[in-house]
Formats: sequence, C-alpha cells, structure tokens
Amino acid sequence: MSLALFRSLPVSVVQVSLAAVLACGQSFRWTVIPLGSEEPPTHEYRLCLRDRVVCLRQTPEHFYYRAVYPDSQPTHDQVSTREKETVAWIKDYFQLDVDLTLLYQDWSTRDHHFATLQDRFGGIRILRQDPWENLISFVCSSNNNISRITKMVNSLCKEFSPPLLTLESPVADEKHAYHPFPPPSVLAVPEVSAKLRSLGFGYRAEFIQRTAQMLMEAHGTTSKPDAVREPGEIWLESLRKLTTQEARDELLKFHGVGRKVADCALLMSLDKKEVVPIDTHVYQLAVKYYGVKAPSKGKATMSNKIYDEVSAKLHSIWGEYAGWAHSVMFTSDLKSFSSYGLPTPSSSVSISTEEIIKEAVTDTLTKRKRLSDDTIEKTPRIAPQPAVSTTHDLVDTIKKRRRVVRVSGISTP
DNA sequence: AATCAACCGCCC
DNA sequence: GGCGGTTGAT
Repeated sequence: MSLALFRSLPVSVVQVSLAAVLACGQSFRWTVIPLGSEEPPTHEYRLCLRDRVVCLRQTPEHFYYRAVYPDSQPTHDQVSTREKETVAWIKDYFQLDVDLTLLYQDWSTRDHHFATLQDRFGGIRILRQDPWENLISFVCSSNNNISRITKMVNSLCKEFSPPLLTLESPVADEKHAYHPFPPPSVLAVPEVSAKLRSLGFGYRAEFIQRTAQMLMEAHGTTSKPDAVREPGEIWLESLRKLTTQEARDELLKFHGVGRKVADCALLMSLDKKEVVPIDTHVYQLAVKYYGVKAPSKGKATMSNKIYDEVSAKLHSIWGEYAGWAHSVMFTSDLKSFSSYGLPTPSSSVSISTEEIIKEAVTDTLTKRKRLSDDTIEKTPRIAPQPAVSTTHDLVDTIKKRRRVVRVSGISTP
C-alpha cells in the first residue's frame, strides 16, 4: 500500500503526536500497524467509524489520511462529500483548532515540573471522542489496566457489532475485519451481561448492560431506521452544552460510573477541558510533585474529599485547560515505563529505552545543577542496561531503580 | 457524611 | 498484592 492513496493535511508533530495520543489510554480502539520503514511515516493507525475506516500516517509536518468504505463503486459526488467529511472528522477529533504550543508555554510558566517534561512529551492532546464509546470504554477501566481495557473494548466490538469491512495489512499479506462500536440498543438487551461475563469482563459486564439499558429507557428505544445515531447517543452528546457539574451529575446516574469515570468522559468527549480525572496514578504524581499530602493510612481508597482536593489543586495549577495538561503528565509517566501500543515490542522497547536513557542523563545533569530546588526531578528511570523483554520486566526494573535512587539520596524526599 | 469490604480477571 | 474504581452497606 503506497502513500499514493493518501491525502495530506498540514499538521505538525508538535501539535499532535499520533504515536503518543492514540496509545495513551484515551481511545482503546485504534490499531497500530508498523510499516517497517526507517523514515517516517513509520506506522499506520486505523479506526473504524460507523461508515468508514479512517487510516492515518504521520510525518513531522503532515498527516496522511484516507478513508475506506464498504462499497467499491461510489459516485463522483459521494467521493467528494466523503472526502470533506473525513477532513472535518479529523479536525474535530484531534481538535486541531486548539494550538498546543500556546498551552505548553502557559503550563510551563505555571508549573516548573511540567516545564521539565514538555520537550520529550510534545504533541500530547485530548481527543474529542464519541461520548457513548468513551463512556462504555471507561466503565471497562475500573480496577483495570490499559492493555486489558483495549482487549475488552475490541472484543466488545467484535462480538456485538458486525464487521463494516475487511482491509488488508499494508505490509503483511493478511486481512483484518473492522467493527464499529456497538450502539446502546445492542448492548441494552439483558442477555448481553452474561455474554460479557463469558468474554472476561467480570463485574463490569452488568455495569455495561445496565448503563445501556438505562440510556435506552430514558431516551427512547425508537430511532428512525435510517438514523445514523440513536437517541441515547445524541442525548449523551448534548451534555456538551451543560455545565461541567450538570453534565457530571447526569453521568453519575449510570451504573459503573463514579467520579473518576465520569470525569474521564467529561474531559475526553464532552468538552470539559478543565476537568482533571484523579486515578491512583495521578494521585501519586500529585503527592510527589504538587504538595498533595500522601494518604494517611498508607493506601486508603480515594475518598470524595481527597478526590476533590487533588483535582481542584491541579486545576488551579494548570488553569483553563488543566485536563489537557493532566494528559501530558499521565502519558509522560506511561511512556517512561511502557512501550504499550507499539506492536513490535522488542524494537520499540529498545528505541524508547534509548530515548529514555538519553533523557535520564539529561535530567540527572539538570538536577545536580539545582539541588537546592525543592522540585523533585525525574529520577533516572532506566539504567543503561540490556533491553527488557516485557512491559512488566520494565516496570519492575523501574521500581527497583526508584528504590535504589531514593535510598542513595539522589531524589528529594 | 465518611469508611470499607467485595467485586472479575489477569499479571506478578 | 495490585491494577487509571464503583457499589452497597455501615
């Protein structure tokens, strides 16, 4: 598959880094295909929408995009319309009207710790996702990890949504079926929970089915046969027009949706850019870098009070786009211990390890120049040692290293 | 109003 | 023992 079938759109990698943004735990449905090329584009990214599969590649200054449809003989007018729609979708989904460089500047001024990260983790922004898919995806996220959430969401689509089309790999001689995200009406039927259980969803199975059912009961089972979206989906999207608290109150009514999941949906699909979702991980970061007091009883479950305090604190530090800044923080920590999302573990681990080593050295040097600063610098995450075989090995390596570093007194208490 | 165990499944 | 938590009961 040559680049000839793709069209280009001028988008700097400074504004959007597909490699980071599409694999950092916002959306769980993008497939990443390594192209085996040394020069960019190195990967192709694909997402199945309701009526088309969007394919993206990235070079330093451009997106290359195309969309694939089920029918093979579109009219001339269709081609033209679809082209416009795809471009419009890309601009909307990636929120290209938002200038990330201005935001990074602002955050760096407000937050010294952010400033130490901005160069290595550029192009990280919030996607503007479909609210229904976003909500259900994050219902899956409770007590869970990104790897498994991804598997669950994909099996959800495969099981409950017929394939829109099949598409060959650009490199290997193999075909892959692309399934849209199933609509509320499909997941609302009672038998769904048992099926989800059998698919390994655990206690989240009932949450998903009940949430879908609630949405159907509250906002109509009747959608016109030719309607693209169901009433429940349209209602969910209408929450964009409400205030943050009003929209949050609505989301919290659903089963499996607590404060954290609601906040993720508010930030990632309902335009609430100031919302900072607090998970255990972000909580740790807040304790480490932003003077939030550590949980008193070791690892107590996050109370509403603590949640509000931490979220408000980070909001006040980062400002109007605090939720966006949060995603940079979150992703920076993710990337430092995982090459998740890149389908060639060995090669990508070694690549990112190289980068990390380089940055770690830089950090160490920086830190020694400012030992008086009370800001805790990033500790060297990975020693210049042989590549690790798995993500977990990598995590363990980092954990051990952190302990060593702490004991040796390099890190500020 | 604030705490706390239980909850699925998968990995260490 | 722990995951990017939520629920229902105290």
